[in-house]
Amino acid sequence: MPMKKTPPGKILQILERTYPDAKCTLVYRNPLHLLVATILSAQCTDERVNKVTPGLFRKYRTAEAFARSGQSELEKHIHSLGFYRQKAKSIRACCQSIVDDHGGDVPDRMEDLVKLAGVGRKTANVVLNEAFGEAAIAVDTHVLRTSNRLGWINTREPVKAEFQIMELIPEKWWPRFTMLMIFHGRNCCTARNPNCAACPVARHCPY
DNA sequence: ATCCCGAGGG
DNA sequence: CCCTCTGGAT
Repeated sequence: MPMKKTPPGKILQILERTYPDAKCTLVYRNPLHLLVATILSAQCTDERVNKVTPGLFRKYRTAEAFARSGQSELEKHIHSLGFYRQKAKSIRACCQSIVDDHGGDVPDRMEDLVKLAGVGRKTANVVLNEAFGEAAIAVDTHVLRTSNRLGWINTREPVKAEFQIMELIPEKWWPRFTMLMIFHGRNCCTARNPNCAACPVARHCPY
Protein backbone atom coordinates (compact mmCIF):
# COMPACT_ATOMS: atom_id res chain seq x y z
CA MET A 1 0.00 0.00 0.00
CA PRO A 2 1.96 3.01 -1.11
CA MET A 3 0.88 5.95 0.96
CA LYS A 4 -0.23 9.13 -0.66
CA LYS A 5 2.57 11.61 -0.70
CA THR A 6 2.81 15.13 -1.91
CA PRO A 7 6.22 16.30 -3.10
CA PRO A 8 7.93 18.40 -0.44
CA GLY A 9 8.48 21.52 -2.54
CA LYS A 10 4.98 22.90 -2.33
CA ILE A 11 4.59 21.97 1.32
CA LEU A 12 7.81 23.68 2.25
CA GLN A 13 6.59 26.82 0.52
CA ILE A 14 3.42 26.77 2.57
CA LEU A 15 5.33 26.18 5.80
CA GLU A 16 7.75 28.95 4.89
CA ARG A 17 4.82 31.32 4.57
CA THR A 18 3.27 30.06 7.80
CA TYR A 19 6.45 30.22 9.89
CA PRO A 20 8.51 32.93 8.16
CA ASP A 21 10.92 33.38 11.03
CA ALA A 22 11.41 29.81 12.14
CA LYS A 23 15.07 29.69 13.04
CA CYS A 24 17.54 28.34 15.53
CA THR A 25 16.92 30.39 18.66
CA LEU A 26 20.17 29.54 20.40
CA VAL A 27 22.07 32.79 20.77
CA TYR A 28 25.66 31.81 20.04
CA ARG A 29 27.12 30.92 16.67
CA ASN A 30 30.79 30.31 17.24
CA PRO A 31 31.47 26.58 17.17
CA LEU A 32 32.37 26.00 20.82
CA HIS A 33 29.57 28.11 22.23
CA LEU A 34 27.02 26.64 19.90
CA LEU A 35 28.19 23.11 20.65
CA VAL A 36 27.92 23.61 24.39
CA ALA A 37 24.59 25.39 24.08
CA THR A 38 23.23 22.60 21.92
CA ILE A 39 24.30 19.93 24.40
CA LEU A 40 22.57 21.95 27.10
CA SER A 41 19.39 22.29 25.07
CA ALA A 42 18.49 18.61 25.25
CA GLN A 43 14.99 18.26 26.62
CA CYS A 44 14.59 21.89 27.51
CA THR A 45 13.82 25.13 25.73
CA ASP A 46 16.34 27.41 24.05
CA GLU A 47 15.09 30.29 26.17
CA ARG A 48 16.21 28.53 29.32
CA VAL A 49 19.57 27.73 27.75
CA ASN A 50 20.00 31.33 26.63
CA LYS A 51 19.46 32.43 30.19
CA VAL A 52 22.49 30.59 31.57
CA THR A 53 24.95 30.71 28.68
CA PRO A 54 26.06 34.34 29.05
CA GLY A 55 27.29 33.74 32.58
CA LEU A 56 28.63 30.35 31.63
CA PHE A 57 30.73 31.64 28.75
CA ARG A 58 31.97 34.55 30.81
CA LYS A 59 33.44 32.05 33.22
CA TYR A 60 34.54 29.38 30.74
CA ARG A 61 35.80 30.89 27.52
CA THR A 62 37.64 28.03 25.85
CA ALA A 63 37.43 24.28 25.47
CA GLU A 64 40.38 24.04 27.81
CA ALA A 65 38.54 26.05 30.45
CA PHE A 66 35.57 23.71 30.25
CA ALA A 67 37.84 20.69 30.34
CA ARG A 68 39.48 22.00 33.50
CA SER A 69 36.20 22.96 35.16
CA GLY A 70 35.07 21.08 38.23
CA GLN A 71 32.09 18.81 37.85
CA SER A 72 30.07 20.37 40.68
CA GLU A 73 31.15 23.86 39.71
CA LEU A 74 29.80 23.38 36.23
CA GLU A 75 26.66 21.68 37.53
CA LYS A 76 25.75 24.78 39.50
CA HIS A 77 25.67 26.88 36.35
CA ILE A 78 23.41 24.55 34.46
CA HIS A 79 21.34 23.07 37.25
CA SER A 80 18.12 24.75 36.13
CA LEU A 81 18.25 23.03 32.74
CA GLY A 82 17.70 19.49 33.94
CA PHE A 83 19.90 16.45 33.22
CA TYR A 84 22.59 18.59 34.70
CA ARG A 85 24.90 15.78 35.81
CA GLN A 86 25.13 14.14 32.40
CA LYS A 87 25.32 17.47 30.65
CA ALA A 88 28.17 18.67 32.85
CA LYS A 89 29.97 15.37 32.47
CA SER A 90 29.47 15.41 28.70
CA ILE A 91 30.69 18.97 28.32
CA ARG A 92 33.83 18.32 30.35
CA ALA A 93 34.69 15.11 28.53
CA CYS A 94 33.76 16.59 25.19
CA CYS A 95 35.98 19.62 25.69
CA GLN A 96 38.83 17.44 26.94
CA SER A 97 38.70 15.56 23.63
CA ILE A 98 38.60 18.82 21.73
CA VAL A 99 41.78 19.87 23.52
CA ASP A 100 43.50 16.49 23.25
CA ASP A 101 42.52 15.49 19.73
CA HIS A 102 41.70 18.73 17.91
CA GLY A 103 44.05 21.37 19.25
CA GLY A 104 41.31 23.14 21.17
CA ASP A 105 39.10 23.80 18.14
CA VAL A 106 35.73 22.20 17.57
CA PRO A 107 36.11 19.74 14.69
CA ASP A 108 34.11 20.48 11.56
CA ARG A 109 33.50 16.94 10.37
CA MET A 110 30.58 14.73 11.35
CA GLU A 111 32.93 11.80 11.80
CA ASP A 112 34.84 13.65 14.52
CA LEU A 113 31.91 15.46 16.11
CA VAL A 114 29.93 12.32 16.92
CA LYS A 115 32.92 10.87 18.74
CA LEU A 116 32.70 13.67 21.30
CA ALA A 117 30.91 12.89 24.55
CA GLY A 118 27.31 14.02 24.59
CA VAL A 119 27.30 14.74 20.87
CA GLY A 120 25.00 12.67 18.70
CA ARG A 121 24.08 13.11 15.10
CA LYS A 122 21.40 15.67 15.79
CA THR A 123 23.72 17.93 17.80
CA ALA A 124 26.52 17.45 15.27
CA ASN A 125 24.26 18.51 12.42
CA VAL A 126 23.15 21.62 14.28
CA VAL A 127 26.79 22.63 14.74
CA LEU A 128 27.74 21.81 11.16
CA ASN A 129 24.81 23.78 9.91
CA GLU A 130 24.68 26.84 12.14
CA ALA A 131 28.35 27.26 13.03
CA PHE A 132 30.15 25.91 9.97
CA GLY A 133 27.62 26.87 7.32
CA GLU A 134 27.27 23.36 5.98
CA ALA A 135 23.90 22.26 4.64
CA ALA A 136 22.54 19.58 6.94
CA ILE A 137 19.35 18.06 8.21
CA ALA A 138 19.17 17.73 11.98
CA VAL A 139 16.68 14.97 12.69
CA ASP A 140 15.00 15.34 16.03
CA THR A 141 11.72 13.84 17.20
CA HIS A 142 9.71 16.57 15.47
CA VAL A 143 11.40 16.16 12.11
CA LEU A 144 11.00 12.42 12.37
CA ARG A 145 7.34 12.51 13.33
CA THR A 146 6.19 15.17 10.87
CA SER A 147 8.11 13.65 7.95
CA ASN A 148 6.54 10.28 8.62
CA ARG A 149 3.06 11.72 8.94
CA LEU A 150 3.40 13.54 5.65
CA GLY A 151 4.34 10.24 4.08
CA TRP A 152 7.75 11.40 2.92
CA ILE A 153 9.48 8.65 4.79
CA ASN A 154 8.47 5.53 6.66
CA THR A 155 11.02 4.82 9.35
CA ARG A 156 11.62 5.58 12.98
CA GLU A 157 15.39 5.45 12.61
CA PRO A 158 16.81 8.97 12.60
CA VAL A 159 19.82 8.10 10.44
CA LYS A 160 17.74 6.44 7.75
CA ALA A 161 15.34 9.35 7.92
CA GLU A 162 18.15 11.83 7.46
CA PHE A 163 19.44 10.18 4.29
CA GLN A 164 16.00 9.54 2.84
CA ILE A 165 15.01 13.17 3.36
CA MET A 166 18.24 14.34 1.73
CA GLU A 167 17.22 12.41 -1.36
CA LEU A 168 13.85 14.13 -1.39
CA ILE A 169 14.88 17.71 -0.92
CA PRO A 170 17.38 19.95 -2.71
CA GLU A 171 20.44 20.60 -0.58
CA LYS A 172 19.73 24.30 -0.60
CA TRP A 173 16.57 23.66 1.42
CA TRP A 174 18.00 21.33 4.03
CA PRO A 175 18.51 23.92 6.76
CA ARG A 176 15.11 25.56 6.18
CA PHE A 177 13.49 22.17 6.10
CA THR A 178 14.90 21.33 9.51
CA MET A 179 13.71 24.52 11.15
CA LEU A 180 10.30 24.55 9.49
CA MET A 181 9.55 20.98 10.45
CA ILE A 182 10.68 21.54 14.02
CA PHE A 183 8.44 24.59 14.30
CA HIS A 184 5.55 22.84 12.66
CA GLY A 185 6.04 19.82 14.90
CA ARG A 186 6.08 21.92 18.04
CA ASN A 187 3.23 24.25 17.27
CA CYS A 188 0.85 22.16 15.22
CA CYS A 189 1.83 18.61 14.32
CA THR A 190 2.38 17.62 17.94
CA ALA A 191 3.06 14.10 19.08
CA ARG A 192 -0.16 13.54 20.95
CA ASN A 193 -2.94 15.84 19.93
CA PRO A 194 -2.01 17.17 16.52
CA ASN A 195 -4.04 20.21 15.61
CA CYS A 196 -4.98 19.00 12.16
CA ALA A 197 -7.92 21.40 12.03
CA ALA A 198 -5.53 24.34 12.04
CA CYS A 199 -2.76 22.68 10.04
CA PRO A 200 -1.68 24.67 6.99
CA VAL A 201 -0.75 21.51 5.07
CA ALA A 202 -3.55 19.19 6.20
CA ARG A 203 -4.84 18.94 2.63
CA HIS A 204 -1.56 17.38 1.56
CA CYS A 205 -1.17 15.08 4.53
CA PRO A 206 -2.24 11.44 4.50
CA TYR A 207 -2.06 11.20 8.26
C1' DA B 1 0.00 15.47 35.89
C1' DT B 2 2.35 15.89 31.65
C1' DC B 3 5.54 17.19 28.32
C1' DC B 4 10.14 18.73 26.48
C1' DC B 5 14.37 20.92 19.54
C1' DG B 6 18.75 13.98 22.91
C1' DA B 7 22.35 10.72 24.05
C1' DG B 8 24.15 6.70 26.15
C1' DG B 9 23.63 2.35 27.73
C1' DG B 10 21.48 -2.40 28.67
C1' DC C 1 13.99 -1.95 21.40
C1' DC C 2 13.84 -0.33 25.95
C1' DC C 3 15.28 2.50 29.72
C1' DT C 4 17.36 6.39 32.33
C1' DC C 5 18.57 10.98 33.24
C1' DT C 6 16.14 16.24 35.49
C1' DG C 7 14.07 20.82 36.30
C1' DG C 8 10.80 23.92 34.73
C1' DA C 9 6.78 25.49 32.07
C1' DT C 10 1.94 24.82 31.38
